[in-house]
Amino acid sequence: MRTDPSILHVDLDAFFAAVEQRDKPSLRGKAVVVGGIGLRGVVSTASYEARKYGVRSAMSTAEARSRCPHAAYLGPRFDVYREASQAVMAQMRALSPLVEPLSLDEAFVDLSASGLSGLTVEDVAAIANDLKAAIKEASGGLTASVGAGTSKLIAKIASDLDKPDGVVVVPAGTEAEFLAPMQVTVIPGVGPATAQRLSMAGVRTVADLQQLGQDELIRQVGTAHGSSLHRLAVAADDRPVVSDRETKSVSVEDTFETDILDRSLLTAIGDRMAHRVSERLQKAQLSGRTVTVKTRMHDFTTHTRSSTLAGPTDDPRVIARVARRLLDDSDVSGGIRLLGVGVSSLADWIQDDLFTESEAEEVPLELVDLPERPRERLAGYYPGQDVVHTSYGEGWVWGSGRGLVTVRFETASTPAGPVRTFAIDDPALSRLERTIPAEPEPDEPVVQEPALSALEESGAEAD
DNA sequence: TCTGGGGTCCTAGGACCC
DNA sequence: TCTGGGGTCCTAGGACCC
Repeated sequence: MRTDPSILHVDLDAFFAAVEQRDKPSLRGKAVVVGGIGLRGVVSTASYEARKYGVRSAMSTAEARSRCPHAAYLGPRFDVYREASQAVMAQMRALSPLVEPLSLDEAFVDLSASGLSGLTVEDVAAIANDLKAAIKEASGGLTASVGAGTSKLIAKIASDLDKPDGVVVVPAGTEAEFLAPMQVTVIPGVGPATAQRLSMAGVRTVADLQQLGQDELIRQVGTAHGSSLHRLAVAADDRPVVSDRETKSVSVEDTFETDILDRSLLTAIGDRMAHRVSERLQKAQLSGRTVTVKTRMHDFTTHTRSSTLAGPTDDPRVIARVARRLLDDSDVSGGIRLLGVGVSSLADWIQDDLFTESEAEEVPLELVDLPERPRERLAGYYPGQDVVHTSYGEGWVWGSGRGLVTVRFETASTPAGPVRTFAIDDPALSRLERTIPAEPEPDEPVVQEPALSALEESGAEAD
């Protein structure tokens, strides 16, 4: 074990919402909720102003709206978050070469890898404060909370204790007593199911867990989980900070606004998902052997079907063909609320597979991305047809007998101001593009404009 | 007004092999 | 009359994380 608190856990405060407030001054100091804004959306991040009303991550957006109707509800802008994240991670890498990102808004930093040793609590607190200042400067004002300790576990828990914009350093040697009074759920990996089982064994705090024998713990929660939990409870955590972890799987999934029963439509959507997975594999120079199709039924039960090929592939036609077969084997009666396609058993090489090459058929696809009022817009272009789904700026039209049509919007800056390119991929029309003036960027998007009513209208239109 | 999307890791059973 | 026994691969599901 280390003798100084040289592992930092850095956690950006309300990250997605904070980026939106940074970019739109009118949202500063206001309730902002970022997440899915459709009928089945959930909250990704709520600003601290929105949290006062009980809005939380993973809550359905519908519930968030009822708790906090006046908040600004925004769809996520991942490209912008990625950019901000990179600027923040660069500041950490300037401090130490050993940085382990956990997500866009979180990372561990191992100070011992930069040659520092014998750090006191005061040393580490000063380093953490300097890092916070550097992050704020580099990111245009974002704040972070930092925890520090002799292990990942302690650093991670500490970063949560003084949010937002705080620093907590746990002195070496005090770890077990630091953890003892806390609820078991502070330990990462202890979710609702484990907490429930532990509770039935009379375990609620980490102190309770420290008392429980390892054998009993393993009986309750299984071998791997039990033994790792036993170690974490007594703060015996020697997991190293690891800077580059290999990707294990790549997947795409989508929850539909209304359940889909039509098998041929699901097949078309699955084909498109296979193509998106393939694009992402190719971009990352990866390929994989196992194709998985995921379906979620109307009652939320979830099923997976997978099939493993002889060799790895990144070919969209191969992935689509296997996915089709797996989907054909899936029960779709009663309706599907979610469909997903994924590839795992990844390799960084590709087998030339003549067999699959020759057998794969070209899959016709058409898709489109949309602006703020996608459904109305699409319905205008395709009167009388069924706009089946819109999400994250993409919309699908179905029922024309020409396959799945997709529409995509892109905003470009020109000297005359922003314009949007509206591109429809429609097999019957070949490709169709229009340029339209951009709608003004709504600076006060939500407060005046009850997005809920717009959604309800568009929902009615679709049905 | 239930319940996203992208992941990771683990378990358990059956097939198959030596 | 019982019924090897370990190892690997594959599939399906579940818990959990941000």
